Amino acid sequence: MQGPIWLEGGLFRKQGLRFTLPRRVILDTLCKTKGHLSAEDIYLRIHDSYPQIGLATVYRTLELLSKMGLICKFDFGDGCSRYELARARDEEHHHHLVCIKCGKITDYSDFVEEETRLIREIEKALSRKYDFQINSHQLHFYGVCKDCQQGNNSHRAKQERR
Amino acid sequence: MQGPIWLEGGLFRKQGLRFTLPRRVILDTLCKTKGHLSAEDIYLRIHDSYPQIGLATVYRTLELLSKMGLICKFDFGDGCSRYELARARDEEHHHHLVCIKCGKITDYSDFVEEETRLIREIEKALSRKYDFQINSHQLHFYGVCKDCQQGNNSHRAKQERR
DNA sequence: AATAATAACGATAATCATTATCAGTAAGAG
DNA sequence: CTCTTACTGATAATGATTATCGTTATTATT
Ligand SMILES: [Mn+2]
Ligand SMILES: [Mn+2]
Ligand SMILES: [Zn+2]
Ligand SMILES: [Zn+2]
Repeated sequence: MQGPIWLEGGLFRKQGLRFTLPRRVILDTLCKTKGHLSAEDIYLRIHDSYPQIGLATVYRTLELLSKMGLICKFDFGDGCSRYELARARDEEHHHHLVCIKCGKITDYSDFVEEETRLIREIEKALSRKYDFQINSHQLHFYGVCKDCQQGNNSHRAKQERR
Repeated sequence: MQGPIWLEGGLFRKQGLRFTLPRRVILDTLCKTKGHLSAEDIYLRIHDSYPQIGLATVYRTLELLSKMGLICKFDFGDGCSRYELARARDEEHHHHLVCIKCGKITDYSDFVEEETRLIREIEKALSRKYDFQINSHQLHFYGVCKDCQQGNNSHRAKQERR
């Protein structure tokens, strides 16, 4: 657990950007959670220790970090974008199971070795055939989670607030 | 090119639903295009031949058709949901290339045989391990399309209106 | 150090896709 | 024909995201 790449802010300064407190705090927040947080989730979490932060800043910062490749943006179909820390290429890469009843998101890394091999091939071939320079991919499975298969968990939910 | 499953509306009546003109027309519209249309796209296309249709009806109908499994809903990150006709299981199944510069969506079906085999395996294993009953999946590759790699096509666009 | 240039912030208003409401209409059952 | 209920279209409301703007903080320049 050594300091992540951005810790000294070099990545920012390199582009004439500043590594400000809001940016640091938002990165830290995403660093500390395994969940998939919305802008408002993040805003609320930060609010305790940094009440003066503005929601607009959270949105702006998430957009920036996303474009810098430090975080990933997802849409799981619950009406807002959700974010997680980007892992280094192929280190801890994972995909998602999305419950269409309760909205729960499950990360999985199983089979990623095999997936990765296939996806690499596909990427290479698609790049060639469609002249498309591929940066990233997302694989989502949609279905019904364990709890929702039984009667439980009927609340279509503001889940994902761990 | 024989009539699709819903043509007689049996699928609807079976559930106490009615196969009304708006529903028919919206299905036809999606049937006629290979693109990925937004609610408003559909609304505008229909407007010529059926000016009295309401935008709310379009949204309502898309939601319904989506839940019935007749159409698929996607979010490619351009601020609105997009829809396409659902194909029968494994017939013409395809995945997507998304250009992060201009928003162009490219369907591809290459490698789907191999993908399908792997995805089947993964589905089976995930179902077992996470007790997740999988219904569908989406695989999106994000990158830069041919046109955007060169200087062209600088307009980050209301693309996809073919 | 003082000044100038500019990046970033927070508050707030504006935008815009999607949903909810509601009164009216049309289809089907008996 | 009459009742019941599904469905529609117009319109208002919602809610996530974005734009605006005046202020503050950081860096570069004199
Ligand atoms: Mn994840
Ligand atoms: Mn498609
Ligand atoms: Zn669930
Ligand atoms: Zn492009």
